[in-house]
Amino acid sequence: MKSKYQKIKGTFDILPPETEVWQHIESTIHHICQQFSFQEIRTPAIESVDLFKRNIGDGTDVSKEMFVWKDQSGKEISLKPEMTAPVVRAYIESGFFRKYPLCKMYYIDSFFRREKPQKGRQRQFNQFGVEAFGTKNSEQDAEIILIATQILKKLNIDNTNLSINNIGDSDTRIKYESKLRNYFNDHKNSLSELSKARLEKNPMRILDSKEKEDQTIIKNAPMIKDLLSTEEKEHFSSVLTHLKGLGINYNENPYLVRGLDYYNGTTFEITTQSTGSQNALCGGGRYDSLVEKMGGPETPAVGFAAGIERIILEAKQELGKKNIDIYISCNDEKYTSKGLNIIQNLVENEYKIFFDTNKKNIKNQIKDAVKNNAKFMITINQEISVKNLISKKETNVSESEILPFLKNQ
RNA sequence: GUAGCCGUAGCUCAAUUGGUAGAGCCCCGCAUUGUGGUUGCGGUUGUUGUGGGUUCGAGUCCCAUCGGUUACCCCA
Repeated sequence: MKSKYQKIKGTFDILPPETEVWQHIESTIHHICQQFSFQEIRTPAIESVDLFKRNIGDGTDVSKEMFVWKDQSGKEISLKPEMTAPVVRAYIESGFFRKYPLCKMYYIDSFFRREKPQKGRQRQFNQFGVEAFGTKNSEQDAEIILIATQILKKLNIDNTNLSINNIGDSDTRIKYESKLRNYFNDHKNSLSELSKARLEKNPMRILDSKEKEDQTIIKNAPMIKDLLSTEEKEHFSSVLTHLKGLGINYNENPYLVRGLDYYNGTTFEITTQSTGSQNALCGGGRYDSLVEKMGGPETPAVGFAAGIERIILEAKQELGKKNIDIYISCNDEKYTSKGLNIIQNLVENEYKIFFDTNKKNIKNQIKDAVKNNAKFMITINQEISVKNLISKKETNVSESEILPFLKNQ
């Protein structure tokens, strides 16, 4: 049948039985985050445009891709394109910096970016993430990464690669970018066409160019770590020591940068080999100056965000069958109210039932029950019969005997 | 945003150089079965994504549009 309406580009329905996969992933996230005593935070779907433009960076792609509109009073509103800025806003607005000097929170939510859709890149997409405020100690960086790896492990996702880097503070990055631009300018003639185009706009992108001719030039490019302060270097090496101690394999990538302006210090990314170009499962790092910039007290912070759609592409798990306990047949309308009472009673006693309100004939109901792995079938007429679908034994019982009978099986 | 590929029944896909739109699965029913996961028979579903155009004739060719997908870009 042709539907009169179509879903909006870049959005998708999550239909049964696939919803079970989502439920499984979400409950794993809740469970692990709570094991680490991170508490869930939920924020509104909409925020004022300024919150994002000013803090994730006016020139970043994310801020250009926001869904923005003016409401009836002329205020500029945006659907949230990411969660860190809203979490920081809520953290400051609610005075959590006083209530929780060390504040650890996590979230699972939908976000919106008006990008060109692709597999693993939708316009409404789902992420979970964690944020820890109040310490700049390296063990906090390590704990954040540990949570990410634990969740992936629990979801049976392997073949992942953790890349890590330290990008210094914003001054360091500005210095680095100009140093890099100078370097590549000196070698401009040997660069690929693609990279020449990147030179002005985003010289750091050249660093992970796939073009063969760029490789040797990249090899000798200046590294950001040569510009780091002693303190930053120490912090970085201590994070790496923690990871080694935890047995978490990583790949030190001196060229890993992040797309949002607020990051500094440690940055990391978990990628997978199997998904094409949308291979970043998880990305994060420190943002030690964001809280202050947004009007709160000086508060260091670190966190990550992970894409649930991309994780689902990796976590191929089998979908369970319905596994109902009891299939209910009540085809004679004279006994409908009796049937409904029995159902109510069964559900209150924690049985999972399926009531065939469509009243198929009994033979097909049995087939249907077996197909859905039901253990019992209860047929309600004047008599009530309970059929054990495994032993195939059928027994007539009175209404009050149903529960004791089932318990005896 | 730029470029390429794709769009046929609920699902997976067929349809020879443009010539009457099909199959399997699923679903529903009937029958069969050592009488509940078998097997057989029958049935429903499509203005071939949409709108134009070329042609005697378009699923097939052209244009536009919508959607998907791949690469670039970027990111989770």
